[in-house]
Amino acid sequence: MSSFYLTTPIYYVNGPPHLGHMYTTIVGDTLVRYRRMAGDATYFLTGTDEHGQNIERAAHKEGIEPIELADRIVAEYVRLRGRLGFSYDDFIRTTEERHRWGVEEIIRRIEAAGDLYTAVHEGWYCSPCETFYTEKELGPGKTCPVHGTPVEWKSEENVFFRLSKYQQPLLDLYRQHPDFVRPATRLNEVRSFVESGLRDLSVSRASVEWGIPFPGRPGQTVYVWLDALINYVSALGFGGPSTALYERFWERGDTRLHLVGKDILRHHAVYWPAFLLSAGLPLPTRVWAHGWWHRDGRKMSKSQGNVVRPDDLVDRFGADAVRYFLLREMVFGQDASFSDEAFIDRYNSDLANDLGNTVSRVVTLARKAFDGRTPPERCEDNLLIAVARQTAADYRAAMEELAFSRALEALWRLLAEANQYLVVREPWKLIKTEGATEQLSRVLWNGLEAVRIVATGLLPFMPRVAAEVLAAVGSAEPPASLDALAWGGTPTNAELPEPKPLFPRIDKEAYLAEGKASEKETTMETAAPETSRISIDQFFQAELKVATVLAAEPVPKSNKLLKLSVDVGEGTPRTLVAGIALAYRPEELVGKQVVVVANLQPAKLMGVESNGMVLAASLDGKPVLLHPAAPVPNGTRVK
RNA sequence: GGCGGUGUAGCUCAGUUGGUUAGAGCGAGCGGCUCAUAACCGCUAGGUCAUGGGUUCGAGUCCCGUCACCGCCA
Repeated sequence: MSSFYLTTPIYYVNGPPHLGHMYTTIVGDTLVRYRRMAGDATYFLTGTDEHGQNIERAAHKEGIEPIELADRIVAEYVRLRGRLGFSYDDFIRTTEERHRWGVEEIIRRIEAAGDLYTAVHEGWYCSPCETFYTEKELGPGKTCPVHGTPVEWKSEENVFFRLSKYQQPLLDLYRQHPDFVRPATRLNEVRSFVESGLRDLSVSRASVEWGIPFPGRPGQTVYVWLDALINYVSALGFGGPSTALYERFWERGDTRLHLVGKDILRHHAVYWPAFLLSAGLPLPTRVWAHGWWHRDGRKMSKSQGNVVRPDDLVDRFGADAVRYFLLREMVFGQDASFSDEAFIDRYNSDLANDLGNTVSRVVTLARKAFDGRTPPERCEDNLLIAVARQTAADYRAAMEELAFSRALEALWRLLAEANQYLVVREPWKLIKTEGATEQLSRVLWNGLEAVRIVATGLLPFMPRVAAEVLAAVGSAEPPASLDALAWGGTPTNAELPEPKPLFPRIDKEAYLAEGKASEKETTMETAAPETSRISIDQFFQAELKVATVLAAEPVPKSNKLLKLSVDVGEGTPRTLVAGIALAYRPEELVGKQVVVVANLQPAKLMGVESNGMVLAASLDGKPVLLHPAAPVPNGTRVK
């Protein structure tokens, strides 16, 4: 029996869980459920990263202790476990004693290897990042390249790790194990980073209290990455009194796989192996980086207010539908885009039409023909068997490569084949013309059997729904092994309960309209807390330009809107619609200069396409336009 | 700037070591069926495989240039 140790990153408790966190854990959960069915001894770990200055500050700002803040976020993660059906074996928090033991032991070993030294660390420091920057990395006006906030010059003694010493060993590692980092293209990045030369790494902070005291270096706290990465072994008991799990899954384990987002690949593929080499521990066998979810083709971020709120989706469609969508839609390793439309299309066509309807039709037919039971005759010789066998093989091959979307595609091919088979055999006609014959029994048993195999393959993806499907086609107990993918598992003469709709179709138009209606409040709600401070880059995302109004006319059937033609210095005038009719008459606007948002997505208002927005203040509900204090050329950028 | 990657049907993507008429799913059109969640089945859709050149008997698939987009460079 092989051992299979799988980890997600530990999530930083600076905010509640979002789609990205959820995705990684869903992937891990699906993979580990599959490995269990494949017969591996598995151990699946997730957890939270709780130390650091950010947490300390955020907590104090609220007037609470850091641990209280962490507790609150952890509760959110724990809540998700039940909601999404996660089956992890352990949840580690870096504030636990057992984690500290692991950290202390690793550091003791790295120290013994002679890989730590103290030196003055100075540079431009961004507190939110807890990171030093070089002069050239800074944004305009000595600001943090990430946050856009001012950085401070800081000089302190830190402990350094001799990362430079491991440049060659790491390159050897990548050469000897080209699969160490997946997908392959990410290995190229990692390798070229290491080839470009490794500097020693600062692994402590002098001014941060919320963390693990650095062993043997009074006044120093272990820096967040060294602290965090060690969770992968501390959770198994490394450095503590009971090391059985550590020995089984790490020291002597067959597979040690870290699932990470591509943003933290370097820490896992460079720093972590270097720490382990220094401490003399085995390395992970593989680091697998996945891509990011975008929203409607754009990067998802809190400041843009376009974050997907998984809770809404789960409430409405169930955890398993969300799990299915995420695993089916993203080619694992690449980026993908979430949109309501894509979600509904997948839901309706894959889950409602293909899966749900096939279950429904085949069960209804069988119940009708055989008095509420599965057919009495099984069938070992038909066209579906070869397809089912191929499906199982394709499915397993895809799962071995973590190609989840391909695995699902394979299952759906069998579903299509089953529908095709039913159309050819026309069992509904047989029922009428010949009754419950042996031939009819075989046909319907085949239909049930094909669905059973699909549902078996779906168990890792949609644990609850797949079990329901199995029950619906007469297989009461979900199988624990992949052996159940083989042809022949459907029982004869078993009770067949009346089918209930597993995935009711969604009215796409209605749903999308509903979403638009609530969009505004959602945006306000989520964006408000974030808008208190934005970076200069965020500000410059809006292109504000001076424009002259060339013509203006009321929009028919609207008492608020005016249709304007403006010159934004682009050669041809633009049409835009402004909600200023209550305060301005068309004729008084012509010739006036105004400020417009030039890069706004076009929007249709009362049937008129608007390509921009005029800036105005609002006084007692009446708009007051902004004009330049002196004439400027059209198209001049406002900043 | 350096290194790497991507660019294939309206959309999302497959296309192995170069080889018969370039594929899938979704969407669209047409036809069929009526057991089923307005589901299902069949047929059709004519994409200069970003672009210019080259190698070859033959290139989406190899080489060079160009354009666009993306990733990594503590």
